[in-house]
Amino acid sequence: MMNSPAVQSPPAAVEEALARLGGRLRIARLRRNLTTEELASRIGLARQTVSAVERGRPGVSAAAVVGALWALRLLDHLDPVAAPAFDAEGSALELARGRQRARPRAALDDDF
Amino acid sequence: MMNSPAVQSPPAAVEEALARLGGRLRIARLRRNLTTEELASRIGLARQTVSAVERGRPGVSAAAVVGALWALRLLDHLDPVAAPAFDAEGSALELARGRQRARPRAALDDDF
DNA sequence: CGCTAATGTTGATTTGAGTTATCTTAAAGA
DNA sequence: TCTTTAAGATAACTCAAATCAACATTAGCG
Repeated sequence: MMNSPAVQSPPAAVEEALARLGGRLRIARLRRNLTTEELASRIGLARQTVSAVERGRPGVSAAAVVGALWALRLLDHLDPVAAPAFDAEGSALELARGRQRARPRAALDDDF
Repeated sequence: MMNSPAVQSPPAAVEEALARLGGRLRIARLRRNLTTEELASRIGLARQTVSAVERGRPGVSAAAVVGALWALRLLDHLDPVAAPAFDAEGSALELARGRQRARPRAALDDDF
């Protein structure tokens, strides 16, 4: 369980992003005229857990959030998230190209 | 803790979406030449938890996943997810407009 | 307004997410 | 090749996520 400060009290930006996402999920559910219980049973969760997702509680499982997207047929909205094509910063620092592990022994020359 | 079948073994589509997202996060991290430990410390999590996120384990907390996006400066990628403007299906069934609760006593007429 | 259903809230319980620590594996670079 | 070190794997432990059940609240609608 999230025995971790970063889960209990994440950076404000993370908390806000989760709250906004939850709000949008709520709107999507209401547009479909579904109750929290109906959505929950589609996902296989309890009513309260869907409510927690919509309120943006940081500790809810990723499966609960993604499951909600799936049940609302919005799963494809996740595809562009962290996609390399949209990662301008990553493209810019295309230094570590093709690496499967981050900079083995880099602390020698250019550090500090 | 995710004492729930939907978290332990979610629909295949959800599992796959999480695995793909994790893989993209891994790529984004490597492009920035960060180790799992460095990314973890930025978020305030343990190395193993970041690894779990990248492997798409369904039970990881939403805060861990969103925290990773935040630490990679990819948090804005989350904004379009479940956004009403991109919710074609929701727009189509714009029945429950402005509602704050789903169809109180709707099971009368149009159901089944 | 008043009924009803949807949602919020609380408490007890269970179980697994996250932690630290250690060991092993394997990739990157000289 | 050989060294270095990122990352995978495991174990023991802590604590909260998720559950169910019951109750309180509040929004929809007649």
